[in-house]
Amino acid sequence: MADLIPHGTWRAAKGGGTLSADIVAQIREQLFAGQLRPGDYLGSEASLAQAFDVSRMAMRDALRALSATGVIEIRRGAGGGIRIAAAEVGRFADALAIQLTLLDVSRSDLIEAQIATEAMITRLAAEHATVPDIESLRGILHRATDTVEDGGAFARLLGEFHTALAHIAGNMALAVMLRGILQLLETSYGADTTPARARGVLAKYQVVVDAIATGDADAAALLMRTHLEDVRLYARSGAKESA
Amino acid sequence: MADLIPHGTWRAAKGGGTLSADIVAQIREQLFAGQLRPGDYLGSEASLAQAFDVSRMAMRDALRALSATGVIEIRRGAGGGIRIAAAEVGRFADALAIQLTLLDVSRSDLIEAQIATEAMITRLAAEHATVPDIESLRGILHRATDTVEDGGAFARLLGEFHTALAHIAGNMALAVMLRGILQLLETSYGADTTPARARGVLAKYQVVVDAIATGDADAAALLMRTHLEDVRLYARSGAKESA
DNA sequence: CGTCAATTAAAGATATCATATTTGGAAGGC
DNA sequence: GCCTTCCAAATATGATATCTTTAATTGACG
Repeated sequence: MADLIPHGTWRAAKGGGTLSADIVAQIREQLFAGQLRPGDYLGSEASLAQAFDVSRMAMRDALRALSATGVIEIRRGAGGGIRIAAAEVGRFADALAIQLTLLDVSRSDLIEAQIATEAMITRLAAEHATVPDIESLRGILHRATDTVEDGGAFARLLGEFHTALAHIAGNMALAVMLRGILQLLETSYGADTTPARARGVLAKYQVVVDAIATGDADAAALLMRTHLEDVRLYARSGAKESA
Repeated sequence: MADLIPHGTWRAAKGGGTLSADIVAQIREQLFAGQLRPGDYLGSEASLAQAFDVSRMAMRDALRALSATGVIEIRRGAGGGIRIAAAEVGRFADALAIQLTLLDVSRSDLIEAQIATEAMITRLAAEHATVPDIESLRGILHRATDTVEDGGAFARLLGEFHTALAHIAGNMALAVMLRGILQLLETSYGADTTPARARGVLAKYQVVVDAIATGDADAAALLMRTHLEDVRLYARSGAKESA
């Protein structure tokens, strides 16, 4: 029950800028200092308002901002209140999508970013993969061969392949970045994939997995990069560019 | 003055989930649909509350969430109100920092992510660099040689070098991702850099710039990657690992 | 052209009601 | 005696309304 005892002693919010901004800064500071961990209970809206010596409204403003950025989770009802959130890749993907939309980044630039992260993921996967890992990857590709006619199912299995690769690589930062990029790209992928092209993609991934199996990181990364560069050129020529 | 006319016709918020969530969804939807662009004026807090047929508090909740995620900017006073925000790399860096902190990602993983993005940036820079670009990079490195004694100034110029490189590469997605990663790493970099080590780093970057000048993208990317891998090993052995 | 006051609009406080969720106990059957 | 089901009370956020305070811009006047 230790996690039901409210953490932290908070400074009464001073209105240098806005009260809510000060509160947000204090809580984020403790998060980055490692003094707050996912699941930690902070108290109720009302009790926190009292702790920061502000009205419930100012506290709400701060809590909305923290909730929107994924720092806290709010549950209502008895036993509810405010807790430090668990990391959620979906939320990060949202943030990435918003900023890249405001920046008006092109699809081609996104694919280049995908190449960068995925080539490194492939390199790391080749360095770390165990025999069961290889079998898992081959299993996914095998199942994918049965779905080359069904664009949606094929895209789903390909996504599973990329996720499995990121998991084997064991680098959360890269996995999370790739997930965000793929989410932004997924609207364009898969729509115009012919069965013939799907088979070609699978053949390339088979070769990549072979390189991973032999532990040849340089070769695996190079194969993945050149394959995705083909995809990029195909997307650039075939599909209508947005913006 | 066209941008002073409030955009959009909004549906009265329906409380499927929460009112504010519905409002956030509506505005984000229009943003992704390209119907809202940075700088667009949406109205005042009060006028928007009326347009969505909710109380001012519900509207505030939504505006706090949108502001925290960087979708809108709020200015107070005459001529103030709510506008679609300009993209801000700092905000994205924040989002990245929060999620990676909650995930408890190690420094070593972050450097691997840096390697991935920076190797690609170097590759693209080699493909796109003009003669003035090369001169600019050499100028930064030249100025940096005078600051090897001053850890802070040296780190600042090195950051400028990375930023210039990202700019030359011309890929916003990669530039923004790198910025987020470097922001998380910057607390650890520079603290334990000796003048001798600083000179060694500069020598490596000189070689990288030479490769970029000859347009040899493969060589430039490889040099950058191997250099950063050295940095990663140095950080792993030298500094105390966090968590 | 600078200064100052009026205006605008957000920030903040307070009180009240509505609604969702959990908790816990009571009733009833096995 | 124990387990399950159901209902009611307690808890905590969601939402509304109204008011005061503070910050910033605008525009007029000197």
